[in-house]
Amino acid sequence: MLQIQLPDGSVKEYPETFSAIDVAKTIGERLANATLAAEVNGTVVDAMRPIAETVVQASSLPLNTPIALKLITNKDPKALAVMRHSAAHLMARAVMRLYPGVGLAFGPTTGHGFYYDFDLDTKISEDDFPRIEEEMKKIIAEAEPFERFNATREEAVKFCGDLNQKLKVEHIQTGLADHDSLSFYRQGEFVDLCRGPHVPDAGRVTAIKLISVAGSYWKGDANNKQLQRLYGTAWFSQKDLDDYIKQVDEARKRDHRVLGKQLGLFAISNEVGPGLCLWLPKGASIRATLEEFIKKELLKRGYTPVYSPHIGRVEMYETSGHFPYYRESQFSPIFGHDAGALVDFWIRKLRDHAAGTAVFSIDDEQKLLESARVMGAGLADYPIGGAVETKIELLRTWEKSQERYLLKPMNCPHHVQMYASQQRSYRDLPVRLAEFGTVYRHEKTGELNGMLRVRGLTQDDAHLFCTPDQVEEEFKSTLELVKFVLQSVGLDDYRVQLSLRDSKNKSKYVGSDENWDRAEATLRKVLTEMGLSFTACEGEAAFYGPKTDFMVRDCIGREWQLGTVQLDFNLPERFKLEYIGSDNTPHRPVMIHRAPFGSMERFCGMLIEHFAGAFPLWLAPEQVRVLPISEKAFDYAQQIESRLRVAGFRATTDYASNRISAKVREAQLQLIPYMFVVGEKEAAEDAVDVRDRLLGDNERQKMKVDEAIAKLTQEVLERKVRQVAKSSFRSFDEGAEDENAY
RNA sequence: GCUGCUGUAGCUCAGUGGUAGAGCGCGUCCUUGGUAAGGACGAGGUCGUGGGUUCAAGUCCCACUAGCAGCUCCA
Repeated sequence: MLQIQLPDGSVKEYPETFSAIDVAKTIGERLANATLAAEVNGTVVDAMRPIAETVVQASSLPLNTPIALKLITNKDPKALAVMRHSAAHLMARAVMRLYPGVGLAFGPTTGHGFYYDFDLDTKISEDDFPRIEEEMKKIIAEAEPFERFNATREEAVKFCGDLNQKLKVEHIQTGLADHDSLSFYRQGEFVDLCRGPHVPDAGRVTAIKLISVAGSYWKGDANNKQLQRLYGTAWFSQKDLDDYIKQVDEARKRDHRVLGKQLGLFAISNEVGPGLCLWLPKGASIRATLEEFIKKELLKRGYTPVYSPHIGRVEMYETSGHFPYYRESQFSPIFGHDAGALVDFWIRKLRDHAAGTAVFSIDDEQKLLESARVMGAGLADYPIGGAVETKIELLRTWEKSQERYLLKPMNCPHHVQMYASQQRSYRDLPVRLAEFGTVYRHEKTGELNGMLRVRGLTQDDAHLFCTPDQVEEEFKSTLELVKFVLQSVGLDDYRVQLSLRDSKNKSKYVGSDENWDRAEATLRKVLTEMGLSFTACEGEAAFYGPKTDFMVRDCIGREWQLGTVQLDFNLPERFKLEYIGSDNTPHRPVMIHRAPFGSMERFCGMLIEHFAGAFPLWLAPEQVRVLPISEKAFDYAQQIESRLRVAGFRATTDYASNRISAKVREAQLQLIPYMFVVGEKEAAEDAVDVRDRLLGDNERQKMKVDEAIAKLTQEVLERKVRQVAKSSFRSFDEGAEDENAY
């Protein structure tokens, strides 16, 4: 007999052959019908498999200890993930019926649904969705069971080979090389290599919808074959599905690119260039307010503002290691000599030739030399056909004698030079240099996205130089700053990701073991002490040091990576930074990079979506609009506007010859927080009729002008966030599957 | 960068190989009003760019360019 412990703590005995479904049936038929999967000793498994079998597989606990069993019903997000994975199988089965000979890749779940990658020559388009969905619904109606069976590796290879599933064969032979036994799931005529688990039968898959089709790469590698990825979503009920679709529409409505245009916040002009953001007056106002806010905070916290130029010598970036390592995502260097780009290209060709990745003939060489001469670069000693190393050396020497600048891809080296511009004593540390530094990165065209991914961006950057002893305190203060800043703009739902080095492969990282161990322990300690919830990710650190990233959840449940705090052992080393310690000998400082917003572009883009364009009073580009009822009130309206401006408010007056209701509507659509309606009555008593955008016509308040200004001033001071469109929607990210696990 | 889709008035978009349309916005005039759209008239277009097919191209084909979705990437 099986000893089963149910979630309420009770232990019961069941026959050895019992499955979770059988257990559910002993409790009730309705429960059995609602049961989609089971959790056995904490692992999610098929509800229809004998429990004993899943225990052996799931853990090696002896059979005589009670087995913890939890029935996973259609109320549980875990069941949703299982059902979505089953839906992916149904979709693959439908596609196979409609497109014979299709190759199958992977079909995992995602936060909101599932996808399956297909190797298929015929292009699937959205027009094909209805027939695929129809086929899926047919399969659901047939409600055939999911049957699991195991095979040895050899059997599995032969099996998939017989089905002509080449990608599956390859995956078994490479990705799953360490698995002796592999599981398959049969669903009618459809059989797929799969770890499971699945719902008991196809009929349990309820509300489904295909979402989109897009290209993807086999095993995520851009060098591999391109596949067609079909996205779908699945929910427990049509209502959930409808809610989800509504939610997607909601997200689309708050798209910062749409709102940015509608509200006149920013623009991207083709003439200026892709990925180059133009901050229009209203967007600039939001940014300026945020910058002022940060600047004040930084002064309070002992930072010193600095400025640096937008370009720097290529040599500096060679020292820092950023050039040519990140060459692909940088704008090309600015050369002082016409032949600069030519010689630069030439050196790369020689290097590629030496590495055997490209052919560089003597003929090519002669042509380049001739061109260089025409351009006025001497290079008289260049030995055509000579040793590659000598030639590179000669070209490098020429190059170094010329001016070469890079548009700065980051601010660090500039700040490093500021640190190095003076001799430093331990008494001077920490040095905290802050700058809204604009940097340029040549992101690939397909990666640009509104303000979220741009080519020119301004980081709210700062670099802290401190002694190893000060790391703890400095790290803590930077985290507190990020926390404070996020809270001030009403973002209070976030988690921290702590990225540590890969302890098994330490050679990838610079800096001593001792420093790393100490730093990692410090970060962990500080995060714990501050009570921040964090997930530690080994192997995610930058090569130069451990880091923490703030993952912020917005009001419709999407997660954004914003602020970052990073430790750096590398740059102080490369630039040989020093300070004189109390022992009167030179020491190497530790550097901390930090940016609470990340970049102004990304942060503002995110805020637009978070607030859906309806910024809180302190951030709103236009805080008050004065609305005169008729021409008779124009003079008074003008007075009110200037009084508001004197009090520090961003206010305008609507002098259009429209009716008041049209002006109100216009201001509502522009998401202006307050309207001051003024007519002859108000003018007579030095008052305004305050219309709050959120309360509308119901709670209008007639107030004395001074009183109204005082009320708004207080709201700005508190940086009150009065409205964020709340949503009950949460994605079930935790249900997403690891694609490589099969 | 890859795959697919898209590019028509300031914005959102119709447009069937035969000489360009709507709504909103904008301008002028009328209207002077009390909290989400008052009325009339008017201006506004190299149909993304360059080639090709055709008697004829916004429409069909090719290339480029930009945007969107996804992939890949993000110091």
